[in-house]
Amino acid sequence: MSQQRNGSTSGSNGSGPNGRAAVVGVSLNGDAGVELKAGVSESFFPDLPEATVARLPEYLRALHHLADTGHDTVSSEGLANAAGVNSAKLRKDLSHLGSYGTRGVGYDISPLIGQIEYILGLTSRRAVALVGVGNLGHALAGYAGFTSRGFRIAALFDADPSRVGERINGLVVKHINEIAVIVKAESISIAVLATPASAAQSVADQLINAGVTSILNFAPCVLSVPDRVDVRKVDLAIELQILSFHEHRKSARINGGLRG
Amino acid sequence: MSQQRNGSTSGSNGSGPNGRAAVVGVSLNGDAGVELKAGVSESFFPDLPEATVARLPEYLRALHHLADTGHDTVSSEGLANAAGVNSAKLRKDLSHLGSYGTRGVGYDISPLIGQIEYILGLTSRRAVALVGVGNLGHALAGYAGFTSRGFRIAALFDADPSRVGERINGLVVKHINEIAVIVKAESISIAVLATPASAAQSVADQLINAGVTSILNFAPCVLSVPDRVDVRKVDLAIELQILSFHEHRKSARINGGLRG
DNA sequence: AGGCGCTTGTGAACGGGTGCACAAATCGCG
DNA sequence: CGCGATTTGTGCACCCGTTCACAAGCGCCT
Repeated sequence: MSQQRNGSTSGSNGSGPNGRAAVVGVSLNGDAGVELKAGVSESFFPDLPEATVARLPEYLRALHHLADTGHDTVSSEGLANAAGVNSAKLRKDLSHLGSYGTRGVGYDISPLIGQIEYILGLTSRRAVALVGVGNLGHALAGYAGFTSRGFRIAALFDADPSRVGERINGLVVKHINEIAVIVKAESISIAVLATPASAAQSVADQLINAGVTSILNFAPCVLSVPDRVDVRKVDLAIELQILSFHEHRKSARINGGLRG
Repeated sequence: MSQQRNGSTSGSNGSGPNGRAAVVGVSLNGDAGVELKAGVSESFFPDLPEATVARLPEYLRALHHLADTGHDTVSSEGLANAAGVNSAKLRKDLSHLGSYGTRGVGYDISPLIGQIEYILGLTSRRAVALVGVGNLGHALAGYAGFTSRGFRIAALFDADPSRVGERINGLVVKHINEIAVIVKAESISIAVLATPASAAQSVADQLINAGVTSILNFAPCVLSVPDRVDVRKVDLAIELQILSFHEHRKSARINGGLRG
């Protein structure tokens, strides 16, 4: 309990370095979930294993790609290949969403996209605040992937007065002491933290105070947050260091002539 | 086998979305490792669990921070807090490196830093190539964390002729058709991919051809690579979508009045 | 020198996730 | 209408990782 999850750099498999504090998937508490199904497919909320949740976005991306290239259905094998997992795992993951496949045929792409987007809460475009418009933050503010995949950057903040007022992608950078007002006014629940590590904890506290309950943290530090707040961490240097380990291991096996 | 690892956004505990292809930690093959210990501490290569490897960089960061703030030793409890894990896990992780702690006292920070840096292959600054100097790539090229934590950006590439020749942080952007020559000349084994998804596979192939054996992939797609090549993936939209799921779940529990 | 408190290192139980292998179901064709 | 090919859905066994709980070791104080 009380671990932070690493972010998309991998996490090598779910496996990723952990930070401290916010629990993300740990306390999913034990609902059966399935019997909550109400209508056809649009209003139940199953209890998904955290590992499955982490793979759904990849399935979604692969499905969109298939749909764009003119496909109507896919087999588990085909979708698994496109998403980089094995087919048994994919079938088990999808089975948790309810049944969207037809034996002997495969999965209907379009309703499956709808179901995954519903589960992920992407039916309406979510507002996101971005704090820290430095080197990295500036790039994130202009990243098209955010807007094309279900999100809308609704506010930009920075602590540096010389940056406040700058216009990026049609948005004006505000000072961080306006976080409380703006976040509340726009009902923002997700924030991206791209500040220096030294400022991250303080900014996180302000965001949480203002009502933010999910944080994507790019600062190389551990955030301390209440249990109800989810934190995912992306640390580029950590990803490289993990790769470095494997490089080191490879060369050790060659130079040292170790068995392997 | 043949999964890609997600990167630092975290992987929920190891758990993170998987891509396809490169095995990173799977085929560590079964060396005992320990009996290889030769000198005092500088020349053996233990077989570490992949989950442990993914946490070592976080320990390293925390240790540097402690050292900078004047500490000489830490208890497992103290270091665990600083790294955001629990102390039992930390002790087990460190026990795999050999014994650097003293019962009743704690761990000596300085030698422990040395040992972790050695294991991670950070004793000499590793050269990294960065491909794709667009929005995100440009920011990565200027990211101080790379240089301050064991890496050196040795080359920049882009496919866009109008970008070739541009100077970023003292480095001139080269055209991607120079990848083979430059990567070989500088013996670069790690590359960061910040191209559009449509170009990623082709660029990856060129990099691998030129001798690169580790790739940090920021493009939202699955790379297909030989087994000997390690791939870690960072997808910012996926991280947000995972957070979105938890937001959706939280609000479903409130609005729907579900037990939980 | 001896004992006490503190902290590491680890054996063992536990839990989640993965992958195999097969039964169940659907389609198409003769 | 029935059969065979195909593909989903899942029970089961295995494995990795986590966590607990405690024994072993170290330093300090008397």
